[in-house]
Amino acid sequence: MIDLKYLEKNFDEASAKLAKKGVKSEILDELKELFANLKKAKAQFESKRAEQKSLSKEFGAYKAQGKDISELKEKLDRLKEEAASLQAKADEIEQKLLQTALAIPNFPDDSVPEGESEDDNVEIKKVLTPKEFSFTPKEHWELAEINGWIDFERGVKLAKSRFAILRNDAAKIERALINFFLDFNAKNGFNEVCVPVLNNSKMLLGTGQLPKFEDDLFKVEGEDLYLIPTAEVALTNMYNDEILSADELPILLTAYTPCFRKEAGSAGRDTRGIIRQHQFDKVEMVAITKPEQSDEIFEKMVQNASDILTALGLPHRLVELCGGDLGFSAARTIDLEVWLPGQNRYREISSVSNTRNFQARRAKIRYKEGKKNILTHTLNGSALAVGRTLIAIMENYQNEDGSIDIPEVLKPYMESKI
RNA sequence: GGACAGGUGGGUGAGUGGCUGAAACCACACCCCUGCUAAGGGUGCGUGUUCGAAAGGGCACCGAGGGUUCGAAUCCCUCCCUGUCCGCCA
Repeated sequence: MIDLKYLEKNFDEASAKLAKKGVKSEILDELKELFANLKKAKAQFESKRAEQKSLSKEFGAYKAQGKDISELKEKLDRLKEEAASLQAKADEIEQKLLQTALAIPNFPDDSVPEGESEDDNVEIKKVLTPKEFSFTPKEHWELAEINGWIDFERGVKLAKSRFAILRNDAAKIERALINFFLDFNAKNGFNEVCVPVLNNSKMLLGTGQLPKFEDDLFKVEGEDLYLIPTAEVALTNMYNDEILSADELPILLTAYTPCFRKEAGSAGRDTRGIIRQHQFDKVEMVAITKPEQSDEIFEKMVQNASDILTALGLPHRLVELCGGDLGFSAARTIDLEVWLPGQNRYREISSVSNTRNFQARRAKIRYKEGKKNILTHTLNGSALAVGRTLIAIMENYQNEDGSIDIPEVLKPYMESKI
């Protein structure tokens, strides 16, 4: 959630920032007014309640002394009613405020480039040069067919469309990649954890998936549980409603989980192959930091993800997302896009974001600095999306006959094959 | 899923209707005393929000949500969670 006090005091500045993300200023006007109204309504209720409480104390004293209380009771009954109606009014405003405020995205950093869509994203740099093929490289689904690596039909049979089964070496590579990523992240200081993939609504609210993006989530019927769309939800919310001590920060975590997304609104996009599935594997990094640490950790996370791709020999580029393409919770995001020779283009394989204190404010993640409690910063990034890495390996390591080589660094993870 | 017992501040734990936002102890922080490896004394020490320059007030919160009452951590209802036993199960 954005800082409402900041919005109140620096309205024009705040509204200019959010304009970058395409937020209309009318909604902010409304929010600001609700905030002011809430303060007023709360003050009214609180003074009425204070009156009620102090009289109530007298009531006890009167009774103890055997004095007549009928007049006092009448007065108190009236006060009680008045306070209740003032409270109801304040609650109503608060409800509306929360509903509005929780749907406002995070402020983008000032350094974020202007732009409306991914076409306006800014390439930062390229790493490794795509290799020249002496033949026309195939797309991953063609290679999957030749090698018997992906069983689309039976995946659909088991679940529905956009579910698939990996077979043979593809299944082994998937598993090898997960282990390779986790080890790589651990070497760089990220603590491996294993988390529930069902999380409750409070957690989804904490990281910003709820209430606005409920349609993108799979919900368990009859339970307050959702399949997580990313391990970011579980990792970040491990510290939901906690006050950490300054010396335990930064906290660096990594986890492998399957991720589940309805992909609502993505009908017709990437329907071939396994680029866009309802279930996919991902190894995630999350950092909980002091505000002054988050820029440095951000760079570290980007570097880490890039280094993994380099180690796999996969050409990629770093792209700074423009305001319009930035996610809901992110103040800043760098995407890593891997080169897919079959598609002859770069495709997103990792996304590293700094949410500043946006998620921390929702999830109440603070740390103690002296006597004060300060909101932490939270960051997240993929290292990496496993299925897409498999695709990248297939397309980059393909031979003319459709066979696929195994990257050197993965071989130790595939001993059973060698 | 069933039965019973519980859920109080960082921890242990007291508190069955007003004097309790909460004793005591531990932990922690600062200070004093003393001097030698251990101890004594003092002070402070939940969260959020609001008013205030500050000092200091107000309000809310004792698992969550309702209810009873002039007044609830304390009584009632529902739910959630934990423990133990039973059932089921990788």
